[in-house]
Amino acid sequence: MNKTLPDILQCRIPPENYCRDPFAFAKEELLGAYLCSNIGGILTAGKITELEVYIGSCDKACHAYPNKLTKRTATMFRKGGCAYVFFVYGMYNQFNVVVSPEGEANAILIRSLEPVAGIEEMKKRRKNDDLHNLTTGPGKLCQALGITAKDHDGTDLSGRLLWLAPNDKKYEFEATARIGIDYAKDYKDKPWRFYIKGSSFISRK
DNA sequence: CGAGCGATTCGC
DNA sequence: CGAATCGCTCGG
Repeated sequence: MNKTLPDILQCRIPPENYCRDPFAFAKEELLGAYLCSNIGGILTAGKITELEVYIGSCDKACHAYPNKLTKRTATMFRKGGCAYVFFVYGMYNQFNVVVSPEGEANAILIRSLEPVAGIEEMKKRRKNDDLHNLTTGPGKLCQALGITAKDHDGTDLSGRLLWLAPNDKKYEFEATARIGIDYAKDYKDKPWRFYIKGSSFISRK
């Protein structure tokens, strides 16, 4: 018998899987997985449709380049399986999944979700009723799920506040250059943005 | 200690 | 296309 969606959302990606190769993990396990939050006693969740990989050792677009340990980047150096959440432009938060073994600063930015649970709460938090405008952007999805750098940076993603539930299959995907990183010199055109082929829940064409 | 700026979003 | 808006980073 197949699992129902509420059952699926209570599962967790196995902690050891976060130490797999970041690209394999992103494409095979994180695309189509469910990002879930239970903040203020309300469950909200979305299927991950779009993400970007950032590599601290070599990638000039990564905050931790070149393996730079600062107050802000410290969580990226932790063992894979926790959240790296940062605050930008004075008003937006962005959620990343920390991957790789402790000491490597690699992270995967979640750029877009397809809402699957808590949609009414998302509409309230976003002050917007359009299903396609709730979670299609890294700042938007943090607002919809109630995620902030102040409260959730470093949070364990196997817990009950903020977590990841496994996907049910591998999805076909497209790869493109990442968005908003023109300053990243020879790394700005790396095709490290991945999104589910055919999904309408994408931040930008 | 303060200038400069950002993995964005929204409204004009 | 420019404003919003503030914590982080780095230079002096």
